[in-house]
Amino acid sequence: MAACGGGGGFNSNLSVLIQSQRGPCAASQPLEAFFLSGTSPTFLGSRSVMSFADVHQANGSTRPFLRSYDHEDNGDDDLDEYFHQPEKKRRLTVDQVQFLEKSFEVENKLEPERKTQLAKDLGLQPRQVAIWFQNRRARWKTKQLEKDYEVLESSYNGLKADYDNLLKEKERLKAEVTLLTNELLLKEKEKGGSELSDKDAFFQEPPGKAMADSASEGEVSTVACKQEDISSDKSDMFDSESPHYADGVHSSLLEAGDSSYVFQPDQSDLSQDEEDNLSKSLLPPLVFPKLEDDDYSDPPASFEDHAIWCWSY
DNA sequence: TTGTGTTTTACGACCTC
DNA sequence: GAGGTCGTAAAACACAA
Repeated sequence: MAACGGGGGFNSNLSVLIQSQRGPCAASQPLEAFFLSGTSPTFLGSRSVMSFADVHQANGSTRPFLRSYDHEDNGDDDLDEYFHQPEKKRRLTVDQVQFLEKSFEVENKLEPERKTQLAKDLGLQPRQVAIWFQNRRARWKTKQLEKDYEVLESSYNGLKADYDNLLKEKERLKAEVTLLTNELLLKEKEKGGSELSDKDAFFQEPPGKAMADSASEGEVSTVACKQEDISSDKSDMFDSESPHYADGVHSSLLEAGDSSYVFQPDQSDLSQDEEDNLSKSLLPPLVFPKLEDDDYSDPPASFEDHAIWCWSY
């Protein structure tokens, strides 16, 4: 084995590179062994390191270069057979690979001059160097994709947790709205329940439920909405002291992110004049975007499913 | 030893500059 | 046309049974 610190005939710039990263002795020793003729029993490199003719010219000491053809030295017959069989793939040596790795770390693309120099330094064909870099880039890309995947996955999990929390909050608010509207209805009933006309009977049902029901059927609810100045004589429900029922529902539903409603007058029991007067004083129809339950549909259960789901679009 | 899964080397097809 | 990626074949290798 060559002594530490020897030049050994491989590129001095590359020696410096290796030495700077691996330490002075460990760095140069194995690599220089490549290039010290007759002193590299561990060199098992590619077919391109030395031509078959070169090997043929050399004595038996060159045979360990060819790891994949290791066999007993049984004489000339075996030797002939050995040199006539088709070339097989041979792995690069550990040291060659390390050398290429260091070079790859510096720059993962390969300019022609660098390729030639590397091939010369390692005793490989330039094409082998090029192929090694191609494969190395492919491996690097795969690793990078795995890292990106992990980052996306953790990000997804965080968002999913936020989403679940928001969903719970939404349900809690919905329940609160229902509770409050029921209480409100009860109060209204106690106040003047007996005077409720048939057309107001609609409101006897908890509005949250009624609206949710109609919304769930994908319909647009139409609810009489009267301004307080005229509603007071039409219905006891909308006196100036009591909270605006429709607005109360409206705002609560909005806060709860519930379905949309179009507020239009229910004019079935009114005369034409009354209808005209009423229509002039009515609030314009309030149209809210309708949000189906599907709008809050659960995302795919897992990050993998989500990724596949996104991919499908 | 053998079967099997993984890694590495090498190549062809196709694309880009 | 050179050099890139992508997909793949096949050799080399690791390892459990």
